[in-house]
Amino acid sequence: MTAKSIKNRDAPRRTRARRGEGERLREQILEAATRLLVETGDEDAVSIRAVADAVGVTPPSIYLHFADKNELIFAICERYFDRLGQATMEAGAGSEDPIERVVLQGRAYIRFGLENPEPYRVLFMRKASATPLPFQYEKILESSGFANLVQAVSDAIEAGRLDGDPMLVAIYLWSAVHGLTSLLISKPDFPWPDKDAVIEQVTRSAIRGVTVGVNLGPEGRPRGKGESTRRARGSI
Amino acid sequence: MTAKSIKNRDAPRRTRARRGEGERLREQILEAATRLLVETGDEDAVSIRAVADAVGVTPPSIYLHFADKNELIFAICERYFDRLGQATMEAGAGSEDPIERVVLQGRAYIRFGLENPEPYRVLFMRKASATPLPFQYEKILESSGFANLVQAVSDAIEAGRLDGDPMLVAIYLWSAVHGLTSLLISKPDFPWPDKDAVIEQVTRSAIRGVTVGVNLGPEGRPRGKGESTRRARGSI
DNA sequence: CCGCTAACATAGCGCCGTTAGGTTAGCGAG
DNA sequence: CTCGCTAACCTAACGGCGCTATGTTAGCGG
Repeated sequence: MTAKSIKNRDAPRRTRARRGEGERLREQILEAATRLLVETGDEDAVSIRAVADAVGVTPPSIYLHFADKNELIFAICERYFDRLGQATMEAGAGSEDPIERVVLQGRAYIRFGLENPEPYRVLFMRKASATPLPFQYEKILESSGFANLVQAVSDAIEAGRLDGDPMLVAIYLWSAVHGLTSLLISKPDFPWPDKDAVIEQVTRSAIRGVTVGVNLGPEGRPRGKGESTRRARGSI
Repeated sequence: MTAKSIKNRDAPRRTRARRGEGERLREQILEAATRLLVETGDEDAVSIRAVADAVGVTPPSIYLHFADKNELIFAICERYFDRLGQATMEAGAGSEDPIERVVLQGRAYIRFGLENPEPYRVLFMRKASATPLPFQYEKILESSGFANLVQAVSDAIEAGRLDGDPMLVAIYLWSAVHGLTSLLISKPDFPWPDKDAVIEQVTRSAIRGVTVGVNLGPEGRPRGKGESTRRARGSI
């Protein structure tokens, strides 16, 4: 009780919440942790101790609202996850053409990832053991983003514009845009060509890969409209 | 010197290296660390202390051969990086057709990633600040894998089979295969369709996206052989 | 006014990466 | 054959981490 009490820390002497207002701390924690994550751009900077300091509280108090650190991290990133879905959805609404819809969604997806690299990395580039199950499964399937992609793909297939199984095609397109996004995030010092050019290349070429009306060259196994890509071919 | 000396640890009482044989420890460290990484499948299990214990040495001795932990981790993964390049190169040699070459390379790439998920994750899915510059730049550009991909793409373009700028097309194809690889690694609990089917979909459709001889449907801006994809189109 | 409990804090455990500074052992010089 | 030099290690510890068991305080209901 004597000395050492001079906590010249960051936070402005937070006043204890009133009875029944315990949830206020949760919001303050999320706010401070989000700031830490985006300002440092480094997940590791979001330590329980740093967040507690920023909020003006002691580390154990964090655990009154989050089971562990990972839950806090994903509570932050869940908001970005939702915004990603929203952004792609809104972008897709920019056209009536089902194919152009997909392209618009893809471009918006990549751009969002590049604008929020660390949340994107947490959400989509982490090791599985550090990713809560919902963020591997339901959250994705039920997200407006993925659902909208599958919908747009299905529409395009039904309209005779795309070819293949909706789920397989959606995953393929997702792979392409996620691949570019994640590479741009983890290898910023790679000698990338003009970023917009790369984004255009990936989104346009990817959709072109499943667009109908393609006749391959003489040596390349020609594929008619009869033989679809619904079922995978053997092994080769 | 009295008690506490009973180190019932893992290693079998390593004998000190002779003069001039200090490099022996480096190999033993790499060996033990590699085992730890692949057996646990978790980079975090490769702690300096765990490696030291496994080798039968004290933690500071690690720093005689590696500047920091990251250098150790990437020394491990560099071998996998080389093997990835080798694997894709050998796979590509399985065909004379430049397009089929690319497909074979892509399939080998994905398979290698799935067989070595944690090394792949370290090499290609880490945050940039934790990835040494060579692994963002030179190592990739000069790797047999990437070089071979660019070569195969260039050959195919020159043969009139593919369309576009070699570097942009190579990056596009890399994005597709890396995208699927990384998603399969970080979201193993996602309800993926049959894995081989997804791999076929991605590799086949991706290459199809840049294959010549494509005529889009009526509404989709038709593109002749004159208008190439060399330069990126405006904004949309 | 008082006690109950929500809303915190104190203190500390075991882990981590890393470092400063000792110790030991083998080889070459004399 | 010894002796010193230095390569090849070790001891001890620092500061930071996630997390927990346990203590304290403050405000509202009775």
